[in-house]
Amino acid sequence: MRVLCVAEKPSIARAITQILSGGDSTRRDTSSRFTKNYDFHYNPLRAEFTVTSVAGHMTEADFHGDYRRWESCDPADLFDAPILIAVRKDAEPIARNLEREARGKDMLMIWTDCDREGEHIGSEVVNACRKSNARIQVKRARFNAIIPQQIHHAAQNAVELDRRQSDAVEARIQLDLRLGAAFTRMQTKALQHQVPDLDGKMISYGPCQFPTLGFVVSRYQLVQAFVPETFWYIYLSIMVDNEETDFTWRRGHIFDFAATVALYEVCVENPEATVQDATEKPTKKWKPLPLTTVELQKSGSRLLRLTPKRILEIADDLYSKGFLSYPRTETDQFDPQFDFMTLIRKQTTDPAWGEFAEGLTNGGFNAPRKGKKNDKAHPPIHPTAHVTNLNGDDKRVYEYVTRRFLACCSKDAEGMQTTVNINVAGEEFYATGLVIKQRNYLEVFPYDKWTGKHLPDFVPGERFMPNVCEMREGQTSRPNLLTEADLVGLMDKNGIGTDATIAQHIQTIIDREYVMARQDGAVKYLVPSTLGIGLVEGYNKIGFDRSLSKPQLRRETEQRMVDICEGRSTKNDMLFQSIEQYREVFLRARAAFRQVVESVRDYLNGDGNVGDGGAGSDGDDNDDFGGGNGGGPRRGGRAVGRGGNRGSNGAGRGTRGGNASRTRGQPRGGGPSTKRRRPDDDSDDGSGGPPRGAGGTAVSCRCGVPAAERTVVKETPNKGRKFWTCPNDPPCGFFEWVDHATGGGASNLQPAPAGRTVPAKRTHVARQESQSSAAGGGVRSCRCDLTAVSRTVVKEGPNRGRIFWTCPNAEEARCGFFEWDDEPGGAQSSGAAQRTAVPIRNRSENTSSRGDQECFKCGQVGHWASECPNGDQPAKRGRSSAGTTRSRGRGAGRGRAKTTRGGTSRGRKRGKQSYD
DNA sequence: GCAAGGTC
Repeated sequence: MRVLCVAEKPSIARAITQILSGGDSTRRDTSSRFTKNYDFHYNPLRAEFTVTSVAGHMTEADFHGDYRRWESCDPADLFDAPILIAVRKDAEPIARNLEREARGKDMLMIWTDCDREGEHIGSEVVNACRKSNARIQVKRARFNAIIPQQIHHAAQNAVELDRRQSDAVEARIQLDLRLGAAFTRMQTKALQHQVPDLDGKMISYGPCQFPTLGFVVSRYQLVQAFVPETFWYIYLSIMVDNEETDFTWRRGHIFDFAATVALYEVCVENPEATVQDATEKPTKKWKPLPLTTVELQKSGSRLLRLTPKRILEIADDLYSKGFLSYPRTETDQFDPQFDFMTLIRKQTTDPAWGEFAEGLTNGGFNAPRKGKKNDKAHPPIHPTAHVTNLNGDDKRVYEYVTRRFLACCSKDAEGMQTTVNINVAGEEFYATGLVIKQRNYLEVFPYDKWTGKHLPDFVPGERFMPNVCEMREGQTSRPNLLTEADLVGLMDKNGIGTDATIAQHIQTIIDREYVMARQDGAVKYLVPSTLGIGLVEGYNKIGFDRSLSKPQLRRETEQRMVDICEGRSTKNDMLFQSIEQYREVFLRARAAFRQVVESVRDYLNGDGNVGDGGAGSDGDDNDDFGGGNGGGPRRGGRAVGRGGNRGSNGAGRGTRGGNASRTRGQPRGGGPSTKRRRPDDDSDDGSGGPPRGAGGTAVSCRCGVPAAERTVVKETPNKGRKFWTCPNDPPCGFFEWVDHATGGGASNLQPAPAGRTVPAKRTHVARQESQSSAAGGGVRSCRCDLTAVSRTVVKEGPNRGRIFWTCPNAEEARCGFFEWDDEPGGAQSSGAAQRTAVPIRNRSENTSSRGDQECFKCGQVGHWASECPNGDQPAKRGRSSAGTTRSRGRGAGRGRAKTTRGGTSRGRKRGKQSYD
């Protein structure tokens, strides 16, 4: 038997030849510079093998004849114009080689990558070979790593090509050509004609590039629209055995000055703290999930400082050399039958991680976590061989993949978390400590950090006078512009582009001058140009149900491709539906195109609504994009706005007012010292807080019980004012002025279905559309302009069971949008909406992705160390921060001497609070 | 001069 094998790229042809021939083959040149033909005898099949390759797709779709000329027709005609599929000019030598090599062969074995595009390339190969050999038998070899076991198995167990997958790709090719050409011609001609400033530039439209641009613009606008909000909180620290422990207020922070003052004054009146409880519980830091392409690109961008495009190039190269498995995979779960041990054993000789790998083979192995994605085509990325002779970036990428694989096969890190709750006059504060018990996977995975934090012993019932008890203020902080890694994540989540093309779409919108990349230290931020914003805003103004700058349309195309792959639809049905859909959108866009023209013109002329371009991490005086970039809106292709000036948000380096504050154990009324008092010392009854109300009221607190009505008795501007609060002990944190009461905080809404992820690309695995609708009815949009997902608070706490809306994106890419379902939506600033209806938050609800983790530089919550606004301050708060925070002295300013002057603290990241 | 998807 004579078999012709055709791989997707020359490197794979070479690699499978090496494996199948055992190194004994003859190589022939072809008329193509890149491809070679390899001949050998393959013993197991007793067959003569010839292995060659294509180089990606061989054919190209274009309009027939005249339709290729821009002036030949109305762009709308392109939705019906005849399309010709022909071998690309540069692939002609490859096609000729296939035709020649197919002659006289009995079998054609397709060795393209095992994905949708690979299936389509396979069908191109079949067409080319059948020209010279109509009867050739066609088989398909399935493999996903260039390792002998898999390659031999694929050769000996070849299957059939999947026609549906290649049909889906054909439909996509045709659709993208029609709508890309129609929109590009229409908008380029209209804009060039009406906006001379564009200098005849081509203004391309693509179903992937425009949603990509939309993400960048949308985030930019969010940054622009941000208005910092001031909040207040009570800070407490206790000195025990010469060690100062900071305590966090259970309520977190409050956006109501008067309410904070009222609560703070109660504390200052009775500052003695009583330890409620001190609990210890085991905690874990989870090992990473198995590695997908997108995750590799994202972490590579962050940790290795390589662009997503570069990382994929390197991974591809390592794959074709047989060092890594196929690097384009969406799967983050290993097959239960996966042979971990063989692969781990290969790593035991490595000088850096060999010992760790050895440990895994000696009982340390633990099955990897299972993610939620499975493309049913490839396993997660893993090393297939041990290599020692790599250098530079190749080495770093290989090391990352290998360490991650070993980390996946190890155990979660284990620690013991201590939580101490104290009570001061009815207000609760807490401190947490961490002792790391077993580092486990962290030993091999230095990319993750986990640091312990010592906490002195506290005994329930113990009493202390606080060392510091201050009312402080902070501000919500500006969100960041998108980083390249953020954008990769957004595109992945929204099904824009494939693993292989995501990085290219980003490059395209940069090349088209819709977006500028700006390097800020190690991070690359993306800023839209005036042209980019003008286009997106213009299309948004037209008011489509599914805007051209948003991902929904592409997602539907993707879903229709999946339908073809799964037999629910056919290529022709899909094309008919999609072409009609896009034709309608096109005609509407053209009819209303004046809006786009005006918007682009306004932005290019600087009349658009472009303000001061807030840059990346907002910070004190670290001017992210440097003053000197200067200027407001600029003409097309230039970045708008400027970074740096962040108004009052950027605190200077003032000193904290200190002398007037009643801190350090010197409360008014001849305060006791900081000496410890034992639980049995009852010389003070310790009961703080206002008296309980009569109950029987119509207002309920979040516990669902009638709220207690109380009256402010202190000498404050609110003296005599009545408020509702929780009667329970511990209290739920509910607070509402009686004269603003809205009828209670308890919610009787039913939980809503959780949001789901959007469909992926390239695979033929269906995913559900994100279509959540909470009990409150209606769907809300987050700041990314995505359909928000509704979730239900599951954590124990006063809001348990309450429904909220949040951004559907991955944790890293979330825009920070948050709204309670039982409160009106639509406010631009979530803080503003929350402040009105829920003046007091219970900190225990908060599980922000970043918010609850402390910066390891300064110890504050709400930002990472890389964005730390406090420079190289030691990890201490309170007194140690003197000199780095600002005195605002608001309390004194309002005429209440009891309010100490607190230092400004950083707010929670992204100007939000988050809840879970 | 248009797209997105492969790959060199």
